[in-house]
Amino acid sequence: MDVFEGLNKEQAEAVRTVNGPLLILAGAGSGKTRVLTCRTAYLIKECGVNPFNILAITFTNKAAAEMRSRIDNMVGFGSEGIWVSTFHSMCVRILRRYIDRLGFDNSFSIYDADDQKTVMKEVAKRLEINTKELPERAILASVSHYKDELVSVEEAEREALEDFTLRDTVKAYRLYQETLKKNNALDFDDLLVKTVQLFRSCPEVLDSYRDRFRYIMVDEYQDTNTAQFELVSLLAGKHGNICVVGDDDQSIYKFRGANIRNILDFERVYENACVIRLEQNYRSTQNILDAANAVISNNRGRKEKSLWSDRGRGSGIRLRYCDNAYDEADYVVDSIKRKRSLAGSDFRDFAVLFRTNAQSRILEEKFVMSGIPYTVVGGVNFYARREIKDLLAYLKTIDNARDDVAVKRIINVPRRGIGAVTVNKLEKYALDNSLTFFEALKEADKAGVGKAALKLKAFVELIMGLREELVNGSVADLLDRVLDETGYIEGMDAADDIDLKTRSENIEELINKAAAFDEENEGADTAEDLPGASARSVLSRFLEEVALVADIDNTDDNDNRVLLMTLHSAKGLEFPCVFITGMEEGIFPGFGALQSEDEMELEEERRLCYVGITRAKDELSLSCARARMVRGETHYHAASRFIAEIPEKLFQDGTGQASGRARINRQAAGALPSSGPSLPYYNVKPALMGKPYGTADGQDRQRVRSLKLIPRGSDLKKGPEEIDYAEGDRVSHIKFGTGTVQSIVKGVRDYEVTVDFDTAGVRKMLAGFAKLKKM
DNA sequence: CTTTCTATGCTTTTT
DNA sequence: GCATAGAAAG
Repeated sequence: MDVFEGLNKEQAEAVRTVNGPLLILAGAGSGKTRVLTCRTAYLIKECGVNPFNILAITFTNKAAAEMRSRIDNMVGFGSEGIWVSTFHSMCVRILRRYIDRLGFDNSFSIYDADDQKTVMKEVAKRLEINTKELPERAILASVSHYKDELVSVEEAEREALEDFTLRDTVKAYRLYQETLKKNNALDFDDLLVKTVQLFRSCPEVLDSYRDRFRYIMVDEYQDTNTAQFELVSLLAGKHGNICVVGDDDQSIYKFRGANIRNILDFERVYENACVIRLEQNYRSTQNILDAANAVISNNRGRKEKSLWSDRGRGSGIRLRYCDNAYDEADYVVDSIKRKRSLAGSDFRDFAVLFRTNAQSRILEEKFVMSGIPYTVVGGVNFYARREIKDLLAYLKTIDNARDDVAVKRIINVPRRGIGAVTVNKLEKYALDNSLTFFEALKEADKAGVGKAALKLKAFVELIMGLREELVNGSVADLLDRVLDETGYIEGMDAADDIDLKTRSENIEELINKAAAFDEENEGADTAEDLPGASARSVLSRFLEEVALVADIDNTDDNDNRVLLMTLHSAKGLEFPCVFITGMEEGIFPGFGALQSEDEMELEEERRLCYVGITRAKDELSLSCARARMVRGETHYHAASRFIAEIPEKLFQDGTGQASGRARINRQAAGALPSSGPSLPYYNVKPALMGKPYGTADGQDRQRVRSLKLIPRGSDLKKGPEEIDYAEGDRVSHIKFGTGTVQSIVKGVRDYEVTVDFDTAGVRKMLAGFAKLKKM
């Protein structure tokens, strides 16, 4: 197969340019993944490069998986030698092998935002920092920025000599790092920092990776931070074959430390760099592209480019002005319904985008009412849910009891009568004797905790007993044992039945994921590609995999559902029909960006808008609401300036109505008779609109409040679980297979069912949780 | 030690 | 408006 087949001139050139630094400025939808895939194939097939020598770095696991499968299809045999991974998982892989050289144990655990906060809280307490003046999250933000910029504790301390206000922050930075080290843990930022540190301090390690990764490709380069830039530079430092792909107009992660200069200055840093622009868009209609171009052209300091398409004009952009967020949600739901019945679209053809996660709730409620299947991407990551984190903390403790955060999390979950007083005593004992928290537990009788010693002993024995279970090697089995022996399900203090059910479903989902992992890893060799690697337990690898998944990674393209997500999450995706909601000053662009002195913030919002618009293939719909609840208060916003930046002629006016912009004004004035002078809705400063006129639809709010928690991503089954089997019936279980029901006992919250499985033996489980099927 | 009540603050955006 | 954290009561 010809690797150049179907490529345009610029794409082909990008594929052919394999030596030296290359910057591909790839506009949205310009086929960059295709170029990267073909380029990889070209390297292997035409240039005789060993797949082993190629590294491709992407932003999300989902993007990595997609690139992997496309490369596999194109290259076939041998493609598995290519490293395709995210920055973070690449770093983990390297650190698992070599981090002992920095004084960490290779079995380090990875802390998420939640764990970070726990640690920082402790740090603040020990340093007696007033968290009213300096909240933990502010310290954590500073720490994260230091790390993004590769500023070490020592350097930060030097800086703090000049700036008195930084003193507490820097003191906390130091103690935070020391605590992490003691816990043998790294946070997300550390993964990058420590890898850079490793490369800088161990030239022979760096050298081995330089020789391995002779050809490097980095996707979404505009979103790299300084640490990532340094990492890539180090790796490419010898062979210099570095190809970066990105679009400065799609740089939307500045808040997270992304340094747009990395892409803007690429040509200056790599003097002999070749630059190729991909401007032909294969995704959207010209109308959509014109809108995107018009909006983004208001930004300064960008690399000039202009997308074009040969797909034709397409239909006009739709614009809807709504009274409030409920009307807006109705509009979205109705549009989807109508479009589906008229054009026979699938649910998966639609995406609804918004600026902040908080906006998803109302949309979700309307989707539930209408029965349209949907998935909310983002929000609370699956692995960040309380019950999941609890169980993972058990697994971590079983795997590596050095992680104090995990141990403390579960020591009294479910309730064992071990309270704060006891924990404090143990903490002090551990600190005084330089022990880990778990080691202190083992010596509880010496720590002067009185009667609690017995309970602690039982807890230690529980963990030790579960650790025995490890040898059997199945994570799913281990999880079952944990649930069984701790009585976790019975001990859950859920607010209500729906909550309980949601959590049970999440737990089941975790077991399913574990079972899938077990299956994939059956008999897998733990030794990796270099000799001398210590074999790591299945459990460790499971925990590692789970630590680095984003919510977007879990979305299944085969599901026929409408996707609801933030504009950020939508990056890299495309849909035939896209709704961008909440197009209001103060929402999008957000309040912070409007207030900020820094004009760059508004430009970032604009780029975000550009990203949103360019997700649409055929149809784009923008909507805004006159009144919206923000944090329990009704706010009145003007329509977003981004709407005004789109030329009127691109809006739909097929029905003989006034064109888009005029329509806004008309509706704004007409919607509320009492609204006084019919101000044009643009350029109305929020301050002028502070006084509410008319109530913002109290009825609607009441109606939805009763709906409450909706299990995300789960089918919209309703009603309580009913048991359709009786004692003596044959049933099947998703994991244990078939068996015979021995007894059914009504428990506190649910039926407790005992089943004698044909292969898995006798098991006791809760009916609502086990989901047994009658045969 | 646990439960219940009250106050606070949160909203950008995520690997 | 909601979730969380901390205080107070049991």
